[in-house]
Amino acid sequence: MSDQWRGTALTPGGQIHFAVNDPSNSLVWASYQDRDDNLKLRKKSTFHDAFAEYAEGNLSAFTGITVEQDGTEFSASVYDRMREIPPGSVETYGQLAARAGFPRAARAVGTVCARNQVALVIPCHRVVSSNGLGGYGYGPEIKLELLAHEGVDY
DNA sequence: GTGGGGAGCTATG
DNA sequence: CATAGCTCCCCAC
Repeated sequence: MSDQWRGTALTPGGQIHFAVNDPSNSLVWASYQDRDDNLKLRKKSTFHDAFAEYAEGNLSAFTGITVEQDGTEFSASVYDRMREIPPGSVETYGQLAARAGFPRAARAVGTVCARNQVALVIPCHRVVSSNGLGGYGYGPEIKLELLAHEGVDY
C-alpha cells in the first residue's frame, strides 16, 4: 500500500479511479466506484494518457500497460484471454471459458469477472452472455456505453 | 416466448 | 464443508 499512488480519468463509462503500484509501474486497481484509501494523488502519467487516448477513440490504448492482480491460475488465464478480445468485438462467457481450457466453466468466468479489480483495462465489458448482454459489476448502462464507444451495438 | 432444473467450475466464508 | 456467482443448455408448457 505504501508504494502506490492513485489517479482519476474520464472515460466513456464515466469517471474512473485507479491505483498504480510504483516499483513495478503496473496498474493494480481501476474502478468506476471510488474507494477510501489514502494513496497520494497524481495528475499526470502514462496511465492518465492511456485512459485519455481510449476516450478519444484509440481503443488499443491499453495494450502497453501492465496489470497486476492476484488470483489463481484460472483467473489469470481468464484475464489474459480476455485482454486478447479485440476492441469492437465481444465473446461469450462460454467461449472465453473454452479458450481458457475449461469448456464448461462459463459460470466460473462470471465469478472471476465479478471480482476483477481492474475495470476497463481487463475488458470484462466485452464478455456477454450467450442469450444477451449478461451482467456487469457497475450496471448494464456502463457496459452498454463502453460497447457503444467501441462500435458494438447491443 | 416463458420458466424451471440441473450441470459445472471457481471463490469465499 | 457449504453456498453464491456478470452461465449454459435442455426440456417442458
